[in-house]
Amino acid sequence: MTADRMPEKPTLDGIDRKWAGAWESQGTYSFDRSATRDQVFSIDTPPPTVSGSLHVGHVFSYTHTDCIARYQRMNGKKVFYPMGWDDNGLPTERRVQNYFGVRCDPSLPYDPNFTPPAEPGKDQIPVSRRNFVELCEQLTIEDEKAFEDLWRRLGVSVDWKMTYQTIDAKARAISQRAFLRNLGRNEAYQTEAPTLWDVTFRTAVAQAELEDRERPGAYHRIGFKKPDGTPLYIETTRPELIPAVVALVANPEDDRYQLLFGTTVTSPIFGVEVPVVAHHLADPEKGSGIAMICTFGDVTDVTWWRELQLPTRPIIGWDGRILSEIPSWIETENGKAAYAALAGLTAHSAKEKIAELLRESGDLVGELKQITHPVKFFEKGDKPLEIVTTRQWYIRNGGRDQDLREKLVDRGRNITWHPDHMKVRYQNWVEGLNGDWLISRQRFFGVPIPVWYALDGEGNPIWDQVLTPKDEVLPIDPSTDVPTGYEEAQRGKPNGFIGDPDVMDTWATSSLTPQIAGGWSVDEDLWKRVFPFDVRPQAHEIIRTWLFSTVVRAHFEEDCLPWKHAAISGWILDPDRKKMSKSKGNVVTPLDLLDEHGSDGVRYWAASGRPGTDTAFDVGQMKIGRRLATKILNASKFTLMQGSAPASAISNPLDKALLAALAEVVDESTKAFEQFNYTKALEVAETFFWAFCDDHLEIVKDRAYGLQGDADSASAKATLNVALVVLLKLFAPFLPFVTEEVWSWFKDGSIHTSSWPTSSELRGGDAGLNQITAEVISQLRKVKSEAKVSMKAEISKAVITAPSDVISQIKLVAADLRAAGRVITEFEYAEGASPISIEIELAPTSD
RNA sequence: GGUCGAUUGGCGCAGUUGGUUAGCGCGCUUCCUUGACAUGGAAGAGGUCACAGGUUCGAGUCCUGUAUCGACCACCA
Repeated sequence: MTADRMPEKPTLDGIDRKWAGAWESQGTYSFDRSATRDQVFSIDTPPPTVSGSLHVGHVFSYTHTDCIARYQRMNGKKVFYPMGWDDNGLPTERRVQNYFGVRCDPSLPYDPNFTPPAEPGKDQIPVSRRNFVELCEQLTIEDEKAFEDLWRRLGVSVDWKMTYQTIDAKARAISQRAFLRNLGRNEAYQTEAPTLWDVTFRTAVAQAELEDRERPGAYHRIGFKKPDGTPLYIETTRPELIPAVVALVANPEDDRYQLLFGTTVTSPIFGVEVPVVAHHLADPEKGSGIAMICTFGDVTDVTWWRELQLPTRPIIGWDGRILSEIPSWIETENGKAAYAALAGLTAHSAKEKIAELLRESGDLVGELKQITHPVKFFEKGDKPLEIVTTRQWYIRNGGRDQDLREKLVDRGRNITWHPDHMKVRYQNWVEGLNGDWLISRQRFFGVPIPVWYALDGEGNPIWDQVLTPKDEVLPIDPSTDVPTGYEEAQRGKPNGFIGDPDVMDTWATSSLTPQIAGGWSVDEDLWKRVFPFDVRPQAHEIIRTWLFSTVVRAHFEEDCLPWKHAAISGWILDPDRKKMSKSKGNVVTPLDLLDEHGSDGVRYWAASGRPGTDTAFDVGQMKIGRRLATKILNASKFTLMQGSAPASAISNPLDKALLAALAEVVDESTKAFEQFNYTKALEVAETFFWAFCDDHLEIVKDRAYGLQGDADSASAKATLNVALVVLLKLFAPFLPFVTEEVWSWFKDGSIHTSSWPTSSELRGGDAGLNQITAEVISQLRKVKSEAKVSMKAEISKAVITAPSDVISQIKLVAADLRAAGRVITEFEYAEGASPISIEIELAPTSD
């Protein structure tokens, strides 16, 4: 072992870029696709949303995965570690609109010569869907470059030849193919039904995309008229929906309303007669115990409407405003006039207006009771969701089918979760589903739903006459492509066809990341080498979306789990223990961090966050990581400066003891990695390493210098060499840059493709001796520290008291201990009880 | 409302199947201008493990309850 490439003055400066470049040019992380499935470790990498900004959270969780990947690679696996970009979906649309100053109008024809203005203008330019998608692709490429640069700099060991975009042609084809196969097996279907609707984006949203937000509201106490003319009071937070009322409902057990069930009452102002009905979901404790059912105010209304078979009286349009046409069920002149006053208003304004009208008519009584209550929002939206009736596509997910639900819950049980308790989130979610997965979105930048509908003689769609494309023409866009047997001229014409205008939910495509990355249906050779994947790393807040939907798709298509393990990472919290978020302005730019602390330093911090545990953003940890990297550099330099000796020269008991202790560390680290516990793996290596530097390096210095003879010197050198190689390998998954730097001083090839250490070659010594040695040296130091003298002060006499077996062990390493402690006489021994105690006389100083 | 997790020295965290004086890092105190490293090294102070019960020869480590924090799910007239 020679280290002639070792620099005079080792430094961390510049090693990040140096090695990132070298790994790329040498293809260090290339996937070997000749490997068979059992030789492969495959990772279903989360494709980050590229329209978002780079975030320390990304650095955090991707480092975790990378540590696992690097361990597996060194442990002999061919690591399949692709990278994808999630550029499909609403966030990209919004960015493109603002960036280029355009908006998508699907009714426009494609303009191949369109170029966006240099500066976005005041008014957005309408463009065709295809033009819009092209702009999305153009912009996301820039974003993806920035992400890739960050990952390379961070040392994420993906194979950059294998990247995909969730909007690229391959992903679109796979997404459409999977959908069509779901359709063919009746796992996908369309239906017209009340749907949660975002009025800003004018699209349906799925249950998985909902979130509750606390909003102020007010109970309005409003009188309906009983047949005898006396009022029946209900309380509602949505008086603007009174024109949409179809019934009043109370609990069948509620004594107050027994006599009213089966009778009718009349709505105030609008004079519409509605029945009073009973249903167990009505809560006697809420409001006045009797509620109005409207079509539709909330999801409970939908349940009542469905189960009680009530009529449909929608008054809210897709834009969230009160429909302008006066509904047929409002027959009185007063009612029509009142409705006209509301028509066209937003729900918010209509609420104020109708409150005025009701106050004037005397039907609104008492003070408004202000409350805050949770309201459903689209997670990306900023207005409350409405419920409107629309035709949508669904994929079955157990929300309406107990049998399927149980099968999917069972799938979740068979995933090995890290940490284990995350499986409960999956179960909670699947067991709480109340409908199938709504996958159609009334948006543009996404994978089009690949179907057309035949039109009847009057040009109306025949919904159950779905026209599907042949597999080999995928991907298609039904707004520009033509179904077999038709011509473009027949689009929209009687007896012609019409394309489905919608796109699929972004999760309908990202639920197929194993298929997209693994080459399902396009590269079957690759597919059989990587699927099912070994691990899905991801964040816990998307268990209900990404993780669950991926399980659903694999269940249908492959009848198995998409992966064996789910490694769930936590969140980054700012120092106040609040979740870090962009809106709070506390986000730190990852590249700045890497510049300041080095990639290894930042990775060290990330690796200290345990799987599934939220972790504070802490530059202190990064500094410690950088200090560790510096220490590795210096300790390695020192070790290599001692020169080399063959491993056969290892004969000294202390040397063998050190390696025996190291063997235990190797075993612990390996075991931890096998359990995805990278934090523990780092911790055991780090603890040993500092002890190695502080004790062993100090203790064997004299011996390595040859002061105790050639044989002992060679033993010391050989031991240091072996230990160094093992330690560098143990750190390599965490600190890939500094370990590679040191490796390059004395080894050929990359440490990252070298083999993971095994403990068997290190065994043979007595690890306990290492411990005893450390205790004795610590005692010698303590005396000097308490005497406030230098560590090189000489000791003229030392009497060691310990049990006899310990004494005999100490005798084995006495020469090293005396040299390290500068004890100028032989030790004296006295038999005694544990622990070891030492009495010392310091040699007089000659000052 | 249901569920899951957390509660250990000033701060951030470990504590594996219950077993001698509860560990680590940061910070703090004192000391060492040692020839790999001052982006260093040595020694030291500081917790009885949220609270109340229980099981046990023995509990931070198992059980029950309470409190606080967080998350997920649900409710949302």
